[in-house]
Amino acid sequence: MTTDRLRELLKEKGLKVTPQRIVIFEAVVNLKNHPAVENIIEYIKIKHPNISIGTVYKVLDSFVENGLLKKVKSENDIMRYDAVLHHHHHLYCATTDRIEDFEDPNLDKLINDYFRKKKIKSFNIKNITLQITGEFNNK
Amino acid sequence: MTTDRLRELLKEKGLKVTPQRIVIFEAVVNLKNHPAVENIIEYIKIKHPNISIGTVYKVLDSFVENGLLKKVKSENDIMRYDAVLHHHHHLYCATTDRIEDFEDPNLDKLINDYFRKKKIKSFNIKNITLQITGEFNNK
DNA sequence: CTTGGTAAAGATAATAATTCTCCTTTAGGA
DNA sequence: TCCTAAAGGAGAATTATTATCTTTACCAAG
Repeated sequence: MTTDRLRELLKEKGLKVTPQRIVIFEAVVNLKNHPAVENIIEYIKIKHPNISIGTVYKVLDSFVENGLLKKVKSENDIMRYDAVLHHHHHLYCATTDRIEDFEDPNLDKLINDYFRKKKIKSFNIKNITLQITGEFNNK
Repeated sequence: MTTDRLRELLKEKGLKVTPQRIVIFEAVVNLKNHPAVENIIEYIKIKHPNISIGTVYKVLDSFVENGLLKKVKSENDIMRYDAVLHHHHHLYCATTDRIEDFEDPNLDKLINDYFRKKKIKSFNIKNITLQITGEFNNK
């Protein structure tokens, strides 16, 4: 996502466009690989050592609330953030704690069709995400 | 799981059978619905007010390490524990934070077959778990 | 361009959750 | 029964996050 697009989005949501918000958003985008707050703060501190930690938490929260970022449940208990908003799954490496995005429209169709036929009793499905754990091979 | 079975498992893993471990394990089993540490401590305190909190954390950790319990991450980020060890999925209610187990061998077969045909490049799948988010209807 | 109201940022204290340290107790094999 | 390593207890320390209060600066209106 471009900075201009972010500016638009913030305005749409009635959020002020501040340099901190732009920097924090770019951090999440640039870091890729689903950074934790810790990583984000680290990254930001290099070029912007005066952004306060509280601000980072507040900004990330408001981004999630407003749908500009998503939270990712990792295997161990720290929260991580994702700038990829469209529906996708995650590959988790248990040993390295790496998380990669995984998209597969065919698989989604398969699963959706399955649940269209066989509903879950007394539960309305909003979203289905696969947690695929395993090991990355090479590299 | 019975207490006797727990005793066996602890011995197999080379862990000492202590009253604290038994109490903590039973708490997770009895509480069902994937208790958080908080709930477990609460529950234990009633009958065993002198078990220390540090012990609860240590015991839960060692149970997870030794495969006697599994961790589940809830919608609002807190870690919760599950005594159901066989493969199953979870229904997450975003509003009430309730987590229910969901088993469906047919679905598992469908997904496994899918990935048997279409491998993921440079990733060996160990386990696939569905995070099904939505709303419970009635009750 | 200036200004003023208000949302957001900064600093820091407070809280909550978890881990650590150190010392004591205990399980369980010899 | 004794010995020893493992485990438990108490509370300090650490870490992550949230809350509070003050200051700053975005941005809309004039």
